[in-house]
Amino acid sequence: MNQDFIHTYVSVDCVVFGFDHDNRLNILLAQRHVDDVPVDRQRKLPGSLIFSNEDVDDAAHRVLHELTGIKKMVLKQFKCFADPFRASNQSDIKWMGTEYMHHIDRIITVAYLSLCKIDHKINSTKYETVDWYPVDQVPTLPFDHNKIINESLTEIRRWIETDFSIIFELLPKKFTIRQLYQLYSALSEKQIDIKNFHKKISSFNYIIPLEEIEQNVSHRAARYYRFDAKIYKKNNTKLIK
Amino acid sequence: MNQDFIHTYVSVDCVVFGFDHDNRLNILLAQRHVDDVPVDRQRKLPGSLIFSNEDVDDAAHRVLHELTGIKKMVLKQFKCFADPFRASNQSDIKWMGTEYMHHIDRIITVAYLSLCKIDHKINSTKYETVDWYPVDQVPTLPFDHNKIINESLTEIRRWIETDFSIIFELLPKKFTIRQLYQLYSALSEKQIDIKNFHKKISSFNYIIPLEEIEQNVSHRAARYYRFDAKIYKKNNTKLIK
DNA sequence: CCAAAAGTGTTGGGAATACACCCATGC
DNA sequence: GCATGGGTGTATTCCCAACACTTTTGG
Repeated sequence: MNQDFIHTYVSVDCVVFGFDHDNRLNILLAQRHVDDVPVDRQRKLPGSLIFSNEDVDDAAHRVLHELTGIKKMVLKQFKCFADPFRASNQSDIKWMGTEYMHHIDRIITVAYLSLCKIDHKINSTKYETVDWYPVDQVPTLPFDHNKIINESLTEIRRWIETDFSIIFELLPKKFTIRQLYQLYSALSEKQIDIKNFHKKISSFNYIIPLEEIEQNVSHRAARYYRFDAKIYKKNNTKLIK
Repeated sequence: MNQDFIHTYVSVDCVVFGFDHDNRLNILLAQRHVDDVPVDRQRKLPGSLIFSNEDVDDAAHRVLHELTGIKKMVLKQFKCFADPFRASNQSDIKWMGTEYMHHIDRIITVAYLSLCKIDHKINSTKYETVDWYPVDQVPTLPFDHNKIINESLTEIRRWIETDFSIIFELLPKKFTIRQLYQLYSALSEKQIDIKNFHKKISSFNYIIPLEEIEQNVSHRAARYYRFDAKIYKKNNTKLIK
């Protein structure tokens, strides 16, 4: 065999987004176990090598399930990262040696996006600690995980533009139009008038008004709405363009 | 090492689009050399295993250069294909044995899109034969190459929507607005009125009218235009939405 | 009453669409 | 003249953004 051709391990890494109560995008980071590394340097994107009989999409589903305990999370492959030096940091090589009990000096990874309601119970079967980090407070991470996260931000924006309905994966089942507005604003960076946004959103027939309204707010209480995926799918209109 | 983890070869495959004079999208297919396979079954997407010190983007650039002789072709990674059985067909395994002189039974590939003016001279340093095939006349291909091509069609449409300017990679330097219209129609499937399209396109300041007009046509001759990338970049407007 | 946000109505401008009309060329 | 397509002008419609105004609630 020509020695020049790569023969390597392949992993998946998942960037899971959540939207917190301070209107910030958050990302789920897992803790990795490295004895002589300070705790605040032990965070990483959740990921795993893929099995020999496994497709990458299946591996990503597996990682997400091991991470959160949730089955069937929405997910989207977005890029393969294969810089020859992305895993050549000494402490990263050492960690892989511990984690996989083998010396690994190059590895390519397929990055995935996923979305999660931030109030959902996280029940990891694999990681001791799993925490939400606001995107602008993500620490320095191993490998090229910071780069992956940076690129995932433009990718989630594109995703929302392509399929507006996935935005509801980040909101509670009952939400106010202001919540949706703030999430959309955080994602789309073009500022829109909340009044017009309200009018437009509430005109969609798949945004169902509920009887329930906010409690204990020092202003007129906002109505809760829910998203109806079935109605949305029927009239595959362009929604917000 | 846990035997369950994949340790594999990684390749890139490139779907190169062209637009022919009958207003059809075409794809470049290369010929592979397999003695006892009929010639019409020897076509494949151009691709290659990646080198041990090579990033995937570099590998894709290399493949495209070996394929066409052109440097700096536009290119876009669009998906990693990793079905465990995508390379388990016997004749595919045999071909890989010949091509790479090693037994390979699983391989994952990273698929790229690229665009080429169909009149450009193709000067392959690697393949004996390289031919354009209209997308609806692509023969049955090895591995999952037909699947890759199918998915590349939705991807090129998305690409045009994201960045309209790349459409000019498929047209001659001098083109008529009708040519642009027919290409756009072939890609976007929503039918638009050519008159209004004409008006809109010619209003863009980066579409420069030339002195030259069509010759020997049995109707009023159309004007040629050219695309000015510099002007386009300056006012990054949304163009066609 | 005031502040803050919900929610509705009005209006004007710009873009997309439909379509009418004239121009140029070969047969 | 006629068919075909180039190219321009116009009217209408629709969407969007700006903004005014009313409603509701707590303090």
